[in-house]
Amino acid sequence: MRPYDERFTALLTHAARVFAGRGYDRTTMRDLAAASGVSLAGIYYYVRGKEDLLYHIQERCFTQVLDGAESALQVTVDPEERLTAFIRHHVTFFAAHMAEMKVLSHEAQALSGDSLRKVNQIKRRYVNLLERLLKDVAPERPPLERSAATYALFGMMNWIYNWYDPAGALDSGTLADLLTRIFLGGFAEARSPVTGGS
Amino acid sequence: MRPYDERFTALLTHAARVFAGRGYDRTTMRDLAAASGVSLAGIYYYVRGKEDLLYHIQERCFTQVLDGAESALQVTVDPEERLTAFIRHHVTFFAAHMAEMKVLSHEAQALSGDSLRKVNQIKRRYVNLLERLLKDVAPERPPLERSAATYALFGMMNWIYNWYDPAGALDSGTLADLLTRIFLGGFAEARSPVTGGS
DNA sequence: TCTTTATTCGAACGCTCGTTCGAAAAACCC
DNA sequence: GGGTTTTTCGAACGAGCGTTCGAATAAAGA
Repeated sequence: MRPYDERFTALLTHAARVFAGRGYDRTTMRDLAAASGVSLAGIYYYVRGKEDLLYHIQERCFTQVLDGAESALQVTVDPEERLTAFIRHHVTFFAAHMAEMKVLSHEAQALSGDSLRKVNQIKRRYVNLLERLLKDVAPERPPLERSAATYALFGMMNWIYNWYDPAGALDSGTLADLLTRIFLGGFAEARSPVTGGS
Repeated sequence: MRPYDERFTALLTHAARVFAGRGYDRTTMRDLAAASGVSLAGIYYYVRGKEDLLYHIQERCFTQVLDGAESALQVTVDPEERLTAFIRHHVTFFAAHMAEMKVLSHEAQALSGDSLRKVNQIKRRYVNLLERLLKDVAPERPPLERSAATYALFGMMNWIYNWYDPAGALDSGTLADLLTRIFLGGFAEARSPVTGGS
């Protein structure tokens, strides 16, 4: 990787961390300069402005998570196994890239114009991917319910930026298993131990 | 209700709508003045400042939803029925007060000092309430899982401000039923039609 | 009607923000 | 080492922000 690209990536990483901590609107370009070790003006050599910074963070992260999900689905054709693989990938990726994923989930309103359109395009592909998985798991469900269930599952998974601590006692694989069992089997029914389903 | 209180409440309502639409940080006091029909300076007769406005919105809404939940639980002692009642109340209240609840869910970071402390106090009571309900439904589950399941359920419910349209084809009661069935019975198992459980 | 209190508002202040500019410094190439 | 390009940065600008102030208006009480 060329040194320019490395510094650009480092800038995005630092910025994502600050955005996740303070929130996009409350962080100033001076905050980002201090956190990334570059001068205030120096940031503008790599990026058009603050919103462009947010765009690159979101675009990179969303592309990564979409590509990762698609390749995670290659391992099986069984509908339930594919859904399980999707959830596991999403949750573990989320836990491994908390800052970027929080920025992606929480700062969806901040972009505008072409940037917003491009990110929304990826989002639609990602949502459609999960919705098709649910259709394969329960083909008889009406579309309205399936759509609501899709968002319910995304809510379960994306909400973790509000409470989950990747360094805590609950590792992301166990969390993924738990969420999968809740969504597929239900909380009350899924009384088997965490590792190893029925 | 005294005219002063009525105008104060109207101010909060208008402000909540604008906060929900544009986001707290991106809305200016001038936006709020225009939306509520008061002059810019006039707002400060009712409120200490922008953050105080957010605090009152959150405090009122959170107190309402907590009180409502507690009284909704009075109707039964059966654990599963109580959980069902909680979910139904939360979801229908959310749908009926979208603006305030979105501000509550999405702008949790914007407060500071005593305001933040007071709101977090209510939040803790509300979260504890649901966690105790889950304990009664599945007493044998380890605390770590029960806690994660609590947040998973809140995620399912609170995420709706990202997609749900109260004026759309899916009414809030049906949505509450669907989320309840997913959480209690699981998506794959809950294949019965929406109206009327198994 | 006069006095007092409650309510509203135009105008302005001070500050912080994102951004820009031109020059300095570093890296690269022959 | 001279010349060119890439990269960095101090300093400043202009706009927009939350807030304040004092006066004007409306309401209430005597």
